[in-house]
Amino acid sequence: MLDVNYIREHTNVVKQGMLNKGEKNSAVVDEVLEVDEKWRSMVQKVDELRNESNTKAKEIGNLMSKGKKEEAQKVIQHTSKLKEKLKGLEEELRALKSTRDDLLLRIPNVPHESVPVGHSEEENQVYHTWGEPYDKEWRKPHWEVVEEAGWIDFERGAKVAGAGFPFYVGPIALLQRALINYFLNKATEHGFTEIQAPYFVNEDSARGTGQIPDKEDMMYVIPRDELFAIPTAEVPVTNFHRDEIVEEDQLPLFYVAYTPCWRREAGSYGKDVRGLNRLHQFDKVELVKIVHPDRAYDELESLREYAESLLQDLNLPYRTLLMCTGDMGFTQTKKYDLEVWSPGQSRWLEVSSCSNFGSFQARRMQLRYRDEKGKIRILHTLNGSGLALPRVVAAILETYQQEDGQIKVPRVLQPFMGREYL
RNA sequence: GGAGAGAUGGCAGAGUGGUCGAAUGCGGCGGUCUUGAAAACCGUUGAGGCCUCGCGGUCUCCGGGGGUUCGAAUCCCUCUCUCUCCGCCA
Repeated sequence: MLDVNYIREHTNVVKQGMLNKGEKNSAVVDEVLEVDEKWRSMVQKVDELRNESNTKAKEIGNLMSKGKKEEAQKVIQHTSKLKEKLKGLEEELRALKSTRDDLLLRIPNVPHESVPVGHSEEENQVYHTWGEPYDKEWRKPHWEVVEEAGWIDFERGAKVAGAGFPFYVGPIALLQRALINYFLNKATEHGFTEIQAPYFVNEDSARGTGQIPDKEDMMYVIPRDELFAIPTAEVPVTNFHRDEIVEEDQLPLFYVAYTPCWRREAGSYGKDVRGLNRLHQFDKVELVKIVHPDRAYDELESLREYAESLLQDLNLPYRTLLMCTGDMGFTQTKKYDLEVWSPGQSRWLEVSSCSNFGSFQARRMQLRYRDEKGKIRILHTLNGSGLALPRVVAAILETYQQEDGQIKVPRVLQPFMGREYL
């Protein structure tokens, strides 16, 4: 959520940002300002009446304590009328405020000036590429590998839960565990505090990180208990400090969490979702940074570099994209995607996305800090995957495939697995 | 799941219808004293909105929401959470 005062002072920036992000029109910005204007003038009116009513109430108290009942009675008559008037106005005030806030939630975050303007994924910039994308040669796509070896059971997954909920069997289960451990260990060494988070969150948390109202259809909902299955650890972890005021000397706050992630992925089909390319449940190690506003963009770069270092460690060729305004999403100001090369499919697969949210999430969740002058300010939040497992596994199965069909274990994972081949 | 108790400022803890945004203690900050520190003493110390260039004014907030009343931290309803006991259980 943007600050309404910011919108008032930078109306055109907000509107342009909205259009650049692919919204059809920016009329909602004017609506917000109009409603806010009404709300503010109403606040003054109501406050004046309340002031009068408070003053009279005290007067009554005074008269009563002195035993002047009749005089008090007169004042009470007056305030009773006042109260009636107030009731209606307060109702209106409340309605205006909730209208304003609903509208406010529909305005996306403003892209940073360094973000390329564009409407679709074709206009994303290739920030850089690392390693040589391998030729397919004799390599099979990962789904053939795992099917032949019996390592991932999609069919039984479909029987037991549904499509997109696979079983990982034997060496692949071990490989995933190794990846998770490796990712967590490395993040911890880099100053991230590991936390284990709830896998279900309430509505306030979903709103705090911006899944509601923009992306509610992505989440699995448990209506009976009013809970949402987390689509990413970003949600519980960023909300960890919701409604808190952090002392400045505690900053920055870096967290890492492994969780499963659940996404409905409505409308997906075809070769894009083959094998491990897209699942309803997958594992991910997520990094969250809560930082001083001045530090946010530097922290985004170091977050991106850190996520890249994981792919370098695994020796998997990848490329980094700087997302254009139209492909970036509602809540971000700037975002990088990391895509690993899948030689079995001859295509890039997204395995990480590193974003700066500015104050957008923190304002929603009243996540603040006290600066050295004692003033309370909104923090900035960032997050990045480090990394999402299934596509990394797919890339390993294809990249580390030997000509005889064996799969080598990446060097950095061998200590976690105690073997050289799957 | 059943029965009971509770939720107050950074923390502890008073306050049961009027002058309470809230005693007191601890903590924090500033000062006196000291070569420096501690102790002691004095002062100060919640958040948010609106108006204002500023001084300042004003409103709201005592777990969340709603109600009674001229007036609510205090009374009523409801939800959430915490604690104790019982039951169930990885």
